[in-house]
Amino acid sequence: MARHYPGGMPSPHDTLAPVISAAIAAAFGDEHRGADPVLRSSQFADLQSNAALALAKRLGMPPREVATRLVQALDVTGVCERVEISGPGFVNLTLADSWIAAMVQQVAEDPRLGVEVAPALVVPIDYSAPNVAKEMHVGHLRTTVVGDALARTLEHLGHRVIRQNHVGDWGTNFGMLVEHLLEVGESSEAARLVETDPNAFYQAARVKFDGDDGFADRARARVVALQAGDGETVRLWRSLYEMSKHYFNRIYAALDVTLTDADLAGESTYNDDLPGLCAELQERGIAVESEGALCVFLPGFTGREGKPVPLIVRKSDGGYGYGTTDLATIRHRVRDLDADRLIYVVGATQSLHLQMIFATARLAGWLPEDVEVVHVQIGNVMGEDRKLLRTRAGDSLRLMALIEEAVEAARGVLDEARPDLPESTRHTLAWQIGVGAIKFADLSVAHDSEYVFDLARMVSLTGNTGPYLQYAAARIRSIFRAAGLDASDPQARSIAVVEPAERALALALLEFGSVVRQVGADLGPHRLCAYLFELAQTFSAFYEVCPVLKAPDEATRQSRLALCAATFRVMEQGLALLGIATPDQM
RNA sequence: GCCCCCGUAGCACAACGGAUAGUGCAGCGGCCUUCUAAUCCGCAGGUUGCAGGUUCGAGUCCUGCCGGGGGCGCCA
Repeated sequence: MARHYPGGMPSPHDTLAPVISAAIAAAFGDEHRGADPVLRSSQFADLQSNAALALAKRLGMPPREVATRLVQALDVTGVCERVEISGPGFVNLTLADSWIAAMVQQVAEDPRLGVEVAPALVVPIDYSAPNVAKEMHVGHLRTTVVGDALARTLEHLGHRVIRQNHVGDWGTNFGMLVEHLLEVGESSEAARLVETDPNAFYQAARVKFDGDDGFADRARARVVALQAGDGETVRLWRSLYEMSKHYFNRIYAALDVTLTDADLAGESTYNDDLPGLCAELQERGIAVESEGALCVFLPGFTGREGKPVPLIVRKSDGGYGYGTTDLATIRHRVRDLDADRLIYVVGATQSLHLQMIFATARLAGWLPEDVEVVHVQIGNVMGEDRKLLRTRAGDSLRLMALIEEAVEAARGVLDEARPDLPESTRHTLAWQIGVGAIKFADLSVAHDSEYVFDLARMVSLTGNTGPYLQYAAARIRSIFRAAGLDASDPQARSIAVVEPAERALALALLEFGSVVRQVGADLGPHRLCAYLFELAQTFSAFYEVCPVLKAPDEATRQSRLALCAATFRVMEQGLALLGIATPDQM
């Protein structure tokens, strides 16, 4: 997009960084132009540059003197109203109110709110990946919610995102599951559990498998039949798949997740690729036979007793494991989808495995150097005992139940706070708020950190939560409703920055574009969560001290309306990038 | 045994190598005749697991130790 922001980007950091660099070059020579301007937010000013401290050593000059010369060469006319050197050589920068006002007005009039469109990359994102005929658990919740937020964000930045739902639809378990389906009958109540309560179905099959040798034998035979493409077995397998699709789609709809059937790219889709893939690896000497299995041994990967860890691509019985299909996904995404950047939103426990997959793909030439691959590690979900939370019989962690519980909690608060609203409205709002609460709880912690599962906290509607952000947005909409205006329209009113609360709010609004850009680069939606929470806090403080509709004069009223509208749109857009709804009212 | 991640306030979490380590919850104390009090304002709370090292500067980087989690040949 054309930069229509006077002097460059709306964010103070992006505006000042090149200015500092220019000053460094002017003061110390062009060879230092590339030095990091070390711009940071400051508690003593709006921003500070610590470049002088870093440069002092290289220049053989006292840092204080470096700072002095830097400031002498610095041209921040129109941007900063004050530049001060303090401490050992910090350069404190205070922005001019007039500059802030001009920039925030540009943001307010910008349909994209300062988010620039990046050069488009093709980005397949692997996320969610539930298992057929199995309940989705809290671990799936996380990769689903984080992956979906990344997909939305990258799309907004202009990339071509290709969602890849690598459903677990193949493997030895399916012998047991198909055999169980056959025994209970396809149209039986027991079979229907696949759609409504997959855990129950799975557990029933498991119990028979563990306790009935005859069944276990039939299940094993059924695996062979499935892999051999036996017609009836495949038909039953497909039936399980179809029922599970309904289950997935119910969850996705309940969670407001963008995945559709078109994004399904399960393990079985690669079945035909696996023999050839293995043959190629073997012919080229990348994979070798070991103990009957076809393995890739990579330098640097050792396990017990220093023995090399194999990546098994073909089992000794001739079957294929998930390593082989994972290799096939890379080859497919690079070769057929023309990917520039591969993203795997997968549990942290798969770290070693994926490293080996990536290394093997590089070795085989399926993953060229100019294609980036990232494992967005999803941290373990821990119980309150700090042990890994696992689904096993007795643990009632049905994802749908969790969603329902969150919605009910929101409903309770809503009934208390807004009994005046009609039933249908409260029904919709409770869903938006409850699901927003779950998603924000999931997104606001760094995706790779472990996560103590605490339902009460997730569902709590106070503090650093989704509902808090939604409430801030709803209050803005309420102001506009009272004025008979629409908060969603880009506003062309003149903005003045006078009160400290107005200044703080305007400053926060300038950062949206760079925060979104950073989320796209680092793949960390929690930064956007933190930003939006701070924006909501800043707005709430503004709301407290700056009357909008009852502003002292018409110019102030117009200015504050414009600030409110911009805040609303940033909130709504930011929440949308996270996959969180913005309720009309709360 | 080897490898990876983590250890920050009572709890849950932040902090591109930059000044006095932040935010929420919980606790204590204030503010509703005023655009929505699911809000806001204030107070208190810390030897960033321990010990060294690198650096002008370390929660952040390096080494060792302690503690927690995960992974390590035919489940996916």
